[in-house]
Amino acid sequence: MRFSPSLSSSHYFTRFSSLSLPSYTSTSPSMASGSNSLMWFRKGLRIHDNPALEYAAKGSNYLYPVFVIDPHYMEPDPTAFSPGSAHAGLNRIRFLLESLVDLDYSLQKLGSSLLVLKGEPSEVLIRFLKEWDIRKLCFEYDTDPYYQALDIKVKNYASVAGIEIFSPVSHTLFDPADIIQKNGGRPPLSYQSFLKLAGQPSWASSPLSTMISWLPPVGNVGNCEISKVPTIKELGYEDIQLNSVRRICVQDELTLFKGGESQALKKLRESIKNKDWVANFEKPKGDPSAFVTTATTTLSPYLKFGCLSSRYFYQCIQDVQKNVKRHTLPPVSLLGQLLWRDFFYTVAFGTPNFDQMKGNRMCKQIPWNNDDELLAAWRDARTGFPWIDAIMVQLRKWGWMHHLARHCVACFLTRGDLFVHWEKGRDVFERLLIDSDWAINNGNWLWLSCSSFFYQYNRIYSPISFGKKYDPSGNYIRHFLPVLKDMPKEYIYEPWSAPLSVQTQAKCIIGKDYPKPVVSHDTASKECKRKLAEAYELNKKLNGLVSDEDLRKLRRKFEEDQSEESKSKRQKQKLID
DNA sequence: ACTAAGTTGCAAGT
DNA sequence: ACTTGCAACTTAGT
Repeated sequence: MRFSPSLSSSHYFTRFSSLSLPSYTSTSPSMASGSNSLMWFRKGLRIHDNPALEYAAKGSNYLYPVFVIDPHYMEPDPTAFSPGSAHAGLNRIRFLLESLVDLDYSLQKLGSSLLVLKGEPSEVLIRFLKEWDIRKLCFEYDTDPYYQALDIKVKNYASVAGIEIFSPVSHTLFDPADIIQKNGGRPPLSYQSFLKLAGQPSWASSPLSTMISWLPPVGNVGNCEISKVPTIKELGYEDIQLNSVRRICVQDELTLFKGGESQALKKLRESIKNKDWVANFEKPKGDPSAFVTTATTTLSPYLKFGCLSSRYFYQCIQDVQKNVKRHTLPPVSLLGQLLWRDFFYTVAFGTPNFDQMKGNRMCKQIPWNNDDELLAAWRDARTGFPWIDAIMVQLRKWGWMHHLARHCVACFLTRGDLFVHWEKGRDVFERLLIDSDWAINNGNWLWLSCSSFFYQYNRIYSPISFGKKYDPSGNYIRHFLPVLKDMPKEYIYEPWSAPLSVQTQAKCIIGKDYPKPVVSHDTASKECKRKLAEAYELNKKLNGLVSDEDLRKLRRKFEEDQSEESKSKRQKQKLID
C-alpha cells in the first residue's frame, strides 16, 4: 500500500470536542521523551490512516501494540442459536481473527508485532499499563456504549497514574460530538439536516496519514501470558462447528469476506477501478438478488472493524468524482453511503437507549408481539416465503446480504407481516452479520420497523413481488434454497400455489420438503397496518409517553380483535356451508 | 393551520 | 422505463 506521507497531522490533536469526556484529552504531566507507549487496538485494525498508532509510535523507545481477546465477545456460547459466542457468530469471529493475523503481519514488517492478551479488557489494560510502565496510552475513540463504559475505567486509571492518553476520532468521517454540538446539543434526525450540518470533512483535501515505514520495537513483556493470534479452535470452537459452516459454503463465497487490512485495500482498489461504476452508483438501483458478483462494494465488514479507513475510502471516491463529468449525489451515491454511516453514528451517540424501544425518546412505542415461534421461523429460514428464507440463508452462510434484502426481511419480521419486536430481529442481525455495527444496525431496525426516522407504514415490501422485479426466474432462491431448485419459475416465489403435480415433478412438496407460509401476506400485512395506525394514534395522544400498561392494554385489544375476527370468519364459513 | 419534504412500496397504466 | 393512483405517515418550518 502507498499513502502520501503527511508533513503534519496536527489536526488530529486539535479535534477534541467539548461534549466528550474530560479525560478524552491528554492528561499527561511533563514526561520525558523516549518512554513506553501502548497502542490498544479495538476497531481500527489497520496501519493506514491510524492517528492513534502514529502518535503512539512518535518519540517512544518501545511500543506495545495490544489486542485484548474479550470473553464478552469471544467466549464460545454453546446455548446460542448458531455457532459462536454470546454476541458474535462464528463468521464474524473468524473475520476478526483474520484481521488480527493480517495486522500482526503488517506490524512485523514494520519491526513490531501484535501482542494478544486475554480477559476483561479494562482489567487487562490496567494491569499491563503498570507492568510495562507505560507512559502513553493510545487508542481510537469509540462511540459504542460498550466501549464508552470500558474506556471510562481505563481513562480513570490512566489519568490518576499520570499516563498520557491519546484517543482520536478516526473511525468515522466526522466527530459525532461535533455535529451534535453544532445542532444545539441534539443529533439531527434526518439525513438531509445531517448533511447540512456536516458539510465537507476538514481533512477532505489534505493528505490523510503517513505511510509508516518503521515502528519502535516491542519492549520487554516480562513473564506475562502473551500469545499470538489464536485460531478458531484455540478459542474453543469445535471443529464440527467450523466444518458445518465450511461445508455449506462454497470456498469462493467465504473468501468474499476474508478479514484484514490487506484484503480491504485490495477490494477497495478493485471497487474503484471502474470509474463509471463509482460515479453512477445509485444504491436503490442495485440488485439485491445478485450473488455471483454483488451489486455493492461489500466493503462494510472492513469498515466495521476499521480494516479500511472510512476517510481514506472517502478520499478515493472523491478522487474518482473529480475526474468524471457527472456523478450521483448523496443519499444514493457511494459517498452518500459513507455519510449514512456517519449519520447513524451521530444519532446513536446522541440518543440515550438508542438500542431499545423503552426509554428511547425517538422510538415509537409499539405493542409488538412476543411470538417466539414466528421469530424462530424467520431466523431459521422457514417462513415458507422463498424470497425471505433465501435471504436468511445468505445471512447465515455469508454473514452479509444486500441492503435491500435486509430491508425485506426486517420489514417482514416487524411491521410488514409478523409484527415481532424489532429488537429481536436486531439481535439476530447483530450476531450473524460480519459487518454488524451497533449504531447502523440499530438505526436501520428503527427505520424499517417504522419506529423512527421513517413512518410510512403503508409501504410494505412484498415478500413475493419485490424479489421478482430483480430476479424473475428465481436464481437467487435456487442458489440459497436448493430444495426449490427445480420449482418452475411461475411458482418459485409462491410455491404453495403450485399444483401438487408440479410440486411432485420439482421434488419439493410444500408442507413436507419446504414449509407452508407462516402467514398469509395479504391478511397479515393489512393487520400490521391497522395495528400500527392504532399504535401511532396512541403515541400521538400520549405525546410519546406511553407506559407499559398502555402497551399491555393495546396488545390485549389486538388479541381480542384477532379472536373476534376469526370467530366471525368461522360464522361466515358456517353460513356458506 | 398549513405546506413541504422525506434514502430506495405496490400495482396498474402508458 | 416512466407515470399514476393508492392511502397517507411524520417532522420541520412558516
